[in-house]
Amino acid sequence: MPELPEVETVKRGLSRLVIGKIVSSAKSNWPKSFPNLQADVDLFLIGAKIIGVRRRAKVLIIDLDTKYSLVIHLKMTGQIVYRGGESFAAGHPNDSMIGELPDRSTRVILGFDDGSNLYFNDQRKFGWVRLMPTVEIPNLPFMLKVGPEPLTAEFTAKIFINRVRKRANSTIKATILDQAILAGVGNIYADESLWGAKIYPGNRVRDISDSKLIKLHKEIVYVMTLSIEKGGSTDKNYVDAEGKKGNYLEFARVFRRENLPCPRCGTVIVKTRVAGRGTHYCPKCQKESR
DNA sequence: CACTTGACCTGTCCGC
DNA sequence: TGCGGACAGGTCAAGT
Repeated sequence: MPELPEVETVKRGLSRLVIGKIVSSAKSNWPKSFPNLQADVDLFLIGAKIIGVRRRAKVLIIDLDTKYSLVIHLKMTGQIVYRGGESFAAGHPNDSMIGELPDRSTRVILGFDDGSNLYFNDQRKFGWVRLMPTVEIPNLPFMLKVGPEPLTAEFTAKIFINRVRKRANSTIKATILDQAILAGVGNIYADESLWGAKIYPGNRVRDISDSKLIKLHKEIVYVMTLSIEKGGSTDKNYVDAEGKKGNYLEFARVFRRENLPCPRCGTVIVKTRVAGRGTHYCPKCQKESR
C-alpha cells in the first residue's frame, strides 16, 4: 500500500503535528512490530524530544534529540496516526477517516507528555517501528542499496534509463518496482505510469526503446506528484497522519479499473498478473511485444 | 549473477 | 450460513 506519495503525505502531516513533542510512554502488543530492547527504549525514547521527520523511499524517519531515531516501514497495511487528548480532534468520524483509536489493528502506541498519542496500526503485521542510532540509518542494508528519489532534480531521464537498462531481461514492471533501481514506486504507480507511457507491463526492458523510457520517466514523476497533491491513494487501509484517506484513486486511469473503459481509447481495461502482482493495463494502448 | 518465487500476517470476497 | 481458496498496496531470503 503505502508507496512514495503516501509516505510523503504522512511525513508532511507528522511534521506539522509532532515536532517538539516529548515522548512519555511507548507500548506495543506485537514484538515484531516494535523490535527494540526495553533498555534502549528507556534510555533513548522515553523523555526524548522529536526534532525532525524525514522520508527516504517508502521509509519514514522520526529523529529524536537523543541521537536516536524511529525508523518506520508501513509495508502493506501500516498506518501512523496522531490523535490529541480528545477522541476526534479533526471532527466527527466519517467515511473519509478511521475511527476511534486504539483499534484492533493497533500494534504500537507512543504517548506524549501533553496527553496526545501517536498510533501505529498494521492489520497484516508486516510493518515495523525500529529505534536505532540516527548515524546508523545510512548503513541499513536497504539504505545502502536503494536507488534515487524520483522527485528530485538529480533524477534525470538519463540516469533513469541507465539504471533500468541493467535489468535488460526483466519485465519493465518488475524493474521499476525494484527499489534498488529507483525509490518509491509500488504496484499502483507502476501500473499508472506504464499506462501513461503506453508500455505493456510484461514487456522486457531490452525490447523497450529509449524514447519510451524517457516517456516513462516523465510519467513516474507526474503520477507521484499528482498523487501527493491528492493526499495519496487509499485502496483499503491507507490514511494520513490525521487518519484521513487519500483521493488519488479517483484520478487513476487503470489501477482498480478492470472492466471499465480506458480513458484514452475506450477499450476495456484488463487485469492480469505480471511480476507476481495484480496488473492493470489497456490492451489497445499498451501492446505486448513479440 | 540475473531473475523469479515463497514467506511474513490478517481480513475479505467469491464460489460451492 | 459455512468453508476453502485466492488475493491484497512491500520486501527479503531462498530458489532456479
